[in-house]
Amino acid sequence: MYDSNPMREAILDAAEKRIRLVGYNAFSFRDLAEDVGIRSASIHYHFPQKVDLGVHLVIRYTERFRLQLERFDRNDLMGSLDQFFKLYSDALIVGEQVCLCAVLAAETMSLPPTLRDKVKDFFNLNLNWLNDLNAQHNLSKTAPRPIEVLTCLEGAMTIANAMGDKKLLTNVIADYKKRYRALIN
Amino acid sequence: MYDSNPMREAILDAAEKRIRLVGYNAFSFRDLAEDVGIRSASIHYHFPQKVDLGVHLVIRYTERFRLQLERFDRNDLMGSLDQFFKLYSDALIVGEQVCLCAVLAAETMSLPPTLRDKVKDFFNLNLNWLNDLNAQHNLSKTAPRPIEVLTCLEGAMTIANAMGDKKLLTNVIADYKKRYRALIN
DNA sequence: GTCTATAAACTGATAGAC
DNA sequence: GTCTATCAGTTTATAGAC
Repeated sequence: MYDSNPMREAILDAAEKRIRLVGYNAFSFRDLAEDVGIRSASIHYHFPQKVDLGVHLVIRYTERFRLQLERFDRNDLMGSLDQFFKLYSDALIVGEQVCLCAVLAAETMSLPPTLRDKVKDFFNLNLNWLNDLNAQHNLSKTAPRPIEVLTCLEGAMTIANAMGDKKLLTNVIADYKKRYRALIN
Repeated sequence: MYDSNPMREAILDAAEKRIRLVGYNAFSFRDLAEDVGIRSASIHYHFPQKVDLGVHLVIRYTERFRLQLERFDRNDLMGSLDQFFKLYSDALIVGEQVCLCAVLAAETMSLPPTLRDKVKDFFNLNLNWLNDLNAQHNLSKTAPRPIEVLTCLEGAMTIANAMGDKKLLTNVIADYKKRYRALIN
């Protein structure tokens, strides 16, 4: 990772947990200070402003996601889709957290524009990956649209979390797998 | 409407706009006071606590939505689906706002539990309506799952708004109409 | 790098006059 | 119902010691 300062990473970890739990506008530097065991003023040494923290966090989140995607074998359609869906289901079911960018997207107009742009980058990464996968397997005209897959996954995470029923996400993912599988049989 | 006090309604209107724009945690009683032309202390006369305002707002939102749904002719599958989808597309494309409950769902864990429950009610209203529609037309096993339709609409609104591209929602809706239409031909 | 101390602004909320 | 005045607590952020 290009960012190896341990305290800086710990602050980002704490901020990620907080934002994914309550959103960007409902956590404070004092919250993070308690989480990592230093004073709130010291957080400003690592991230002068709250927006700096937010921007670096979304960049780290997106790059980690990109790294996962690059590991998938795109020649294996169902295999890489399984792994893609698993990123989403694990986030909610194992990690017990909604996607960072799903939360931030809902707060878009309250975010500094530089942060807003980084959230867009995450969605574009997802859309491009799904689009390339469809194209590679000649499914661009028959497979579910990338935008539909993405919005359904993000929406299902958010609503499953709000309803307190994680199976809602599992069910949605199962149906998408069926639809894709039907295309290759 | 069972709530006919004009100032109370004006406050709810202002709060709805604000929340749908920036979320529950990014607007203040002073913001609303400016919007409606009274002082922030006077808002507390109508809604003693912020949570009271939030709860009444989501109840009003849900009941208005229910009223719309009841007007649809459920015997006409494609007609009532068109109208259902139009509620969502108009909200974003005409009203230029994301669904109130999509925003609140993303902030769930930062909301008072009573407010959280009202958000669930809105989603259940949607799920029940879609479920009944499928059942009435004997499409329960073939039509898109209600949870998939709901999460995709809410997710598409949120992401279309965050991406600054409202066509993303339009495209998703067009595909669902196609999938439903394919079932009855 | 982390600390104490503090600033300036904002938050939800209350008391009491009119 | 709306006002003024105000509270106690919180927020992001800075200055300067260690």
